[in-house]
Amino acid sequence: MSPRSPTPRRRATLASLAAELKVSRTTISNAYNRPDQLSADLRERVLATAKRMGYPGPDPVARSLRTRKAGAVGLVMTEPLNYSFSDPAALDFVAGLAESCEDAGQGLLLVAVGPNRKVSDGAAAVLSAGVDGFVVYSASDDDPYLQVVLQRHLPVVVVDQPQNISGTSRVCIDDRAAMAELARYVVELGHREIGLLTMRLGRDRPHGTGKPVVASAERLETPLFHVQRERLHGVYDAMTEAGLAPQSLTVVESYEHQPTSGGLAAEVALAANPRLTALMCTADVLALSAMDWLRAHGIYVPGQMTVTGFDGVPEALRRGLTTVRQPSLEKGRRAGHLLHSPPRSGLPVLDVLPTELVRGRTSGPPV
Amino acid sequence: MSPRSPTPRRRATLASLAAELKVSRTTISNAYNRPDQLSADLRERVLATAKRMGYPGPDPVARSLRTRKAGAVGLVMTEPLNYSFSDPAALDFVAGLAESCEDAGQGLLLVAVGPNRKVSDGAAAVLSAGVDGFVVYSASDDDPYLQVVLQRHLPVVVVDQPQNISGTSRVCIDDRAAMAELARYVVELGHREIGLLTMRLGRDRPHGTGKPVVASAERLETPLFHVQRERLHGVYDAMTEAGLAPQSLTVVESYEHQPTSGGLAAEVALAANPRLTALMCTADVLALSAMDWLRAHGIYVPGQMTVTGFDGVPEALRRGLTTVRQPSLEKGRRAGHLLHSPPRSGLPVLDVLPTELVRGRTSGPPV
DNA sequence: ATGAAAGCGCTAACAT
DNA sequence: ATGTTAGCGCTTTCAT
Repeated sequence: MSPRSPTPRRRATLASLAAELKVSRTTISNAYNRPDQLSADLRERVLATAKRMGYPGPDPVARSLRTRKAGAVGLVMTEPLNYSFSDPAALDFVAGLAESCEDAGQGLLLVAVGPNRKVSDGAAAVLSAGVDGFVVYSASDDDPYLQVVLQRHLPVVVVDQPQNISGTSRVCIDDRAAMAELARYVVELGHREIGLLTMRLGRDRPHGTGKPVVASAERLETPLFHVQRERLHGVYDAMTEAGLAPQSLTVVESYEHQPTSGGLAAEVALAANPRLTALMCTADVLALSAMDWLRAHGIYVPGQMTVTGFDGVPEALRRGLTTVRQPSLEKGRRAGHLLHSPPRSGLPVLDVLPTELVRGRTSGPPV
Repeated sequence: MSPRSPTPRRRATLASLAAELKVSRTTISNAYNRPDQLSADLRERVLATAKRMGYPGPDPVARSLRTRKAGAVGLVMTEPLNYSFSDPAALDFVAGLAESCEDAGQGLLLVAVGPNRKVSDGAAAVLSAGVDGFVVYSASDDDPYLQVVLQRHLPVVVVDQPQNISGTSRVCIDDRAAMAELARYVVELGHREIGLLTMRLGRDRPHGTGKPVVASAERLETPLFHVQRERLHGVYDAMTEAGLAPQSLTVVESYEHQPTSGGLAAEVALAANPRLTALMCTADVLALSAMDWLRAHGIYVPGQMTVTGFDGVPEALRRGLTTVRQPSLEKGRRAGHLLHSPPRSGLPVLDVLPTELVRGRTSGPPV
């Protein structure tokens, strides 16, 4: 009854198909890759036999080996997943990158690198990723995976980490200038006692606590996370210009990234310096949470407290937060584009995207 | 000065390293894969030479071909990206899957399948994905990519699509029962004139419009998107039980997925039937947007209008929405787990996750 | 502990 | 239009 079992013991390959049809392997290959190289008739027969034998077409891995193309881009994000997937700005970046990959017909491989894994495991994941290039997002300056990525000698685009790395293109914004502009605005409103709520400044957690803490002087000297550092220095710039002592800035660092981090940080900041009249935050998510906390404690914004954010995520704009809007989605698109269509020159590109100060309803003169 | 150029013309391979060191390729391979198979001394020399020659270790693709393991899982999501990345429930699923992959040391490949691409391109992406298995998420019943995935003869886990597909495991919730329970609650509150706001019911857009529209009788007969269909029928179930005519349900379909879709849909529903006292939504994002629209139009919730959602996303819970909480993150984890650690039996598994009715502050008796 | 040989499944020259 | 030949870079028996 069954001249041929529907699920053959051994998986069909191009060679077995060729044998079955008594043609050469090239012909089978052509049937899939160069339809014009063989008669429509033969091609039909090939495809029909393939279907009958359950042959899904050329094996992707073998093809990749031969063509030296994997058809995918690797994304290396060192941040915890719960960060990447809970910060709309980070998410927008991934979405933009995914969109760009989709348009280019490339897959996007999320490389299994995360804070839960040993660095050696993460490194192994980078070394065994079948991709044509990498995007490295928001790494700290001493990111161990960046080095591993570089070893692969594949095209690399680094995002949000302005350090000049030989031969890699970069996409970023001018965090320092953008933050300075925002801080200048706050200072010009008359604020003198300012708090800055930041994400984590270094790989190692500050004390041992999971709660936000006031950043020590030493910690402020060498923030390893570029983005946080630049934004911090942006505030310093504006303060210095206005004759304020940068040391007077109360900096509170949230190591963990929780929905309530901003509120907890606000509490810590106000406890450290009750005279604060403005809370600047290095991310909208921090600012929104801080606003919730302030409201719950009867502190009116902007009447009694000015609050600012950074990123320009939808919820922040909806709630009228004074912030800096950055094109996160576009960042992702550009990074992908740089990988898929590298500049003719072959030279690395530095792509600094514009930002925009958004004067919202959460800032005003101090009381 | 330079006995050996730092960046050799041709990329180093395992073979070139072997030649350089005058040992066999096996030895090099062992240095990376079976450190105990050679003297620590020789291994050191191999690694040192590798570093000198810029050899990043065994080529992942070649290794994959040989070992028949890609070290990655493919995720096929037919929905538009702006959907997947804007609905927290979908996102949680991806996060859960990513987490599971990370724990297993596997990459997660987002396959370039999307509504912007021709189906043939998407199919090609599926056929050329270098993965060890697939997760197919929330496909419509006639999803063309599902067939292509099946062709690959790789392990497959289908999520949110209960149709029995030969040999594939499934992770889902009982959408129909959960929605019926919620609808029963609404009906018991006394509501008789109910509106249901749904996501798209079919692949093809209803009319030609981008706006939400009242779903025609024909359209309601064969909703292709399983999840929407099940939730719709859940409402029918509760209505029938209470002696209400299912046809009296005003169903409004949002084909596009925008942040304001829920509000637009609410407007359409109320225009179609001004006597509605309850708006049930098949997703929290729809319900939240509807609530915003109602508030903007002076319609008090729950005093003048009961609103319910589905999913239990954080914002919904925060805002006290009456909804069904489903474990989206866990869905992702389970799907990953099923792929990484398939049941010993080799038999397909059906994993129905529990849901929970959340009686919030947005539901009450009709006026 | 190290090496030789045999492929994994495919594509790209180069014939014919 | 179809076939022949030669690898892509690696792992894995099986010898030594």
